[in-house]
Amino acid sequence: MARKKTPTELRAAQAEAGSLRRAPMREFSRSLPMSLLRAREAVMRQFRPSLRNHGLTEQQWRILRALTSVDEIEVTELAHVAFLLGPSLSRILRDLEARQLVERKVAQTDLRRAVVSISARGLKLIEAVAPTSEAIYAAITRQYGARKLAELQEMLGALEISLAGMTSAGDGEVEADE
Amino acid sequence: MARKKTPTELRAAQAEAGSLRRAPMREFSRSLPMSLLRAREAVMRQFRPSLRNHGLTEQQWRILRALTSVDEIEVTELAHVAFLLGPSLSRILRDLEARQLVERKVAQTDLRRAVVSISARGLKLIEAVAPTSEAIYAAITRQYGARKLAELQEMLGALEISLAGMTSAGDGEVEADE
DNA sequence: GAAATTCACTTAACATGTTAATCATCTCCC
DNA sequence: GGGAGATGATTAACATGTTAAGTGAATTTC
Repeated sequence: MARKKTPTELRAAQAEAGSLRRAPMREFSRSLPMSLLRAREAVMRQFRPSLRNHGLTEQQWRILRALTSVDEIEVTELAHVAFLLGPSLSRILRDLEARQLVERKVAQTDLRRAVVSISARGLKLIEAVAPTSEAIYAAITRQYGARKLAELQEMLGALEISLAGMTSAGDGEVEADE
Repeated sequence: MARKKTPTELRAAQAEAGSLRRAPMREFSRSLPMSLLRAREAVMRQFRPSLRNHGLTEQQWRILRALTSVDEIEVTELAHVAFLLGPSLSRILRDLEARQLVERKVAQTDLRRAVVSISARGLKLIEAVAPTSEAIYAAITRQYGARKLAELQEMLGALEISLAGMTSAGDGEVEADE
């Protein structure tokens, strides 16, 4: 399982490259975004094979999964719950509808809105996947520790809330004229 | 700044949908994958505008950023460090090379391998973006708490390690014959 | 009450994620 | 030393992320 080679020698050369004279920034691989990315990938790696065996992608599963907890739901609201952007959701719904896993109709009160619901066929698929999914989740919980997992989730939620207000006054502020 | 509308009414309708008779599974939005996804998005939302102002995507930034800490590096190793899959890296490197932000040459010891390094121009770009990036990171740290942030990172790392060994005996096991 | 604006959703266009296939080397083994 | 298999990298093909533009319907505004 060779652990590659240590990039230590290389650092030396760079130290005197000259052009870089600043503080060395955070060790890249330990940045928060990378930590979150790797952690999530480690988790999803567990689920993907099972989903794949049922012909579902992660996002398709998210949508069907979200649909099982409501009778019907508007597209925008579904995007919010499944945490997908509108365009992604549009495409996936088109596909899921073609596969008859979901049903869609226009809201009679507002012709702009579309209302989506899971079909009987979709429910059957969910029921086929759920046991394995739950088993994997249970295994993860067992492996990592239920208490620790709960704590982690709480900290993640706190992080979300913490950042919700930051307006990110990013750099050049390209708002320009007008 | 309208904060959308509360999805409370919708819950009621769902409560008596009837068609779902199983255990209600984990409340979807509180699953670990969703928590990680939302948290990461909350973080990246802070950085994206600044990167965008410099004409960089998140992944392009990851690559350049990884290249600043080494003199040169092989493509596979870079994929590992920047946490990108080979095909993604191939495409991005093609683009970065065209923009003269990175340089590439074949390893003389093994003609299959390519060695990549950041160019002077790439370094200049990094130096232009880094201050804002660091400021944002500092703001996040201040907002969330340095102690708490460190703890979160440690828990994320532990999760990775925890899951590293799980072979995910997924469902149907489509390995078939041979 | 008609034009202007907002709103829900979709399309478009481009970048990346993901898996499979391809291509050129390289290694090993006989 | 030559062929089978392994390896590093790219290409292909399809799905999603992301921003911008488009379309039709509702709301606002005067």
